[in-house]
Amino acid sequence: MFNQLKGLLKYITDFDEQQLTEITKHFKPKSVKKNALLLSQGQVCTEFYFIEKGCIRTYFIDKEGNEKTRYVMCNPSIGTALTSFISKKPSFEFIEALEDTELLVISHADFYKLNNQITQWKVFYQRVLEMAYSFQNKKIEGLVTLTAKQRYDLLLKENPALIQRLSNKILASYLDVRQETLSRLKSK
Amino acid sequence: MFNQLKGLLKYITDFDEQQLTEITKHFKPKSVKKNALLLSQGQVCTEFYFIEKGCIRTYFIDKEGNEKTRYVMCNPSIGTALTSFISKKPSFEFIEALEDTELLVISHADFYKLNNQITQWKVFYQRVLEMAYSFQNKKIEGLVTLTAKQRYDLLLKENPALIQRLSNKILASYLDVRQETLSRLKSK
DNA sequence: CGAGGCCTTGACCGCGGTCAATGCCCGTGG
DNA sequence: CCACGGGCATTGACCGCGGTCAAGGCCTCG
Repeated sequence: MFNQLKGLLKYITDFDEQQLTEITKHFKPKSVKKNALLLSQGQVCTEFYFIEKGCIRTYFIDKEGNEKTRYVMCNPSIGTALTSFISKKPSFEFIEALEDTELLVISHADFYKLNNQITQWKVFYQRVLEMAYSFQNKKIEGLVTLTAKQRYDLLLKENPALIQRLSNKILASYLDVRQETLSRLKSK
Repeated sequence: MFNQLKGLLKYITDFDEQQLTEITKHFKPKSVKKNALLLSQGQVCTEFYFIEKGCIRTYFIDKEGNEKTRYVMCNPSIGTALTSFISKKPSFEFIEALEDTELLVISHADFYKLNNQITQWKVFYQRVLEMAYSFQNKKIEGLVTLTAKQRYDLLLKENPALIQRLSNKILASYLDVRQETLSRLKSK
């Protein structure tokens, strides 16, 4: 059951087998149906996810009522609504399943328990934060230097599978364009 | 000499006095004149800075030759070109002094030596990453939900001192607008 | 079947970028 | 000390990307 998770953890930080067993003990399975919310705006995010199968996203809704997708996680992957998870404050973001999804969940409490118990877990968490930071950084670079078309083309080059997998509505909000604009971009 | 730095470290993570002494041993003073570069594009960033006095920024230059300022650090503050510092890869960003500036510098090697020696330093580094992540996240939110005028007004509300301290050229690139546009925004 | 959501296409518009001219400030050297 | 030059700031005219609004078609699911 935990083989996929163990593989990913090992890939990120070199845990030994004993540590992996200790760590994965804290992960519980969870299933969600397509369109279900794992977290609503205003709730504190107390879970960190590993996606075994399926696909989830984090997004928020701006003042005009438009959805803005920050991040999409497809299997196998890890993540959560990081800002709320870190700060323990109510989340600005929603977490939503984009498909029927199988998760492994570790609670905030257990996550930080591991942070005290296992030195390597601290290093793991550092890596997670570093990756999250780098991703956000790249996103900003794209937003400030590229046109809508260029952002689409870049994603098409770097992650074509994602374009296939997501609906235009979600994809548009991920690229930060209107659905209508994305439709026009695709038809070129 | 290290009092300011110790105060900031303590504010971020609760080190005891002995740890602070051990930590600050690794920081060396450095002075740079206005407009001097601490890091060029293509170099690997091997220093992490505490700003005692003055002001520095990180920025990059896009394909059209426009400067894009990612982050501005005014005394007292800490930071570096984080992406390169983390990955040890050549930096996409420059680091530049915006004023005559007094720094305390810790090398990449010493930074990670502390990461192994002092457990609390790992926590400190986590905090630094968390703050950097949150900052980038807020920046993205601003870019995708606010107009140029709204971003300016927000900064005016949250950090008016920065607007006073920076030239319009730097401020414009920080807000991601042209200098001409910022000039028009200010005159309203 | 029908209803509601998603996708596409068209017409229009406004924010902010681009280009250009002018003025201002300040550091440098004669 | 003043003259000059270069960078920064301001203002105007223009334009294009991408948002907005609206209509019509399609697919899915009850």
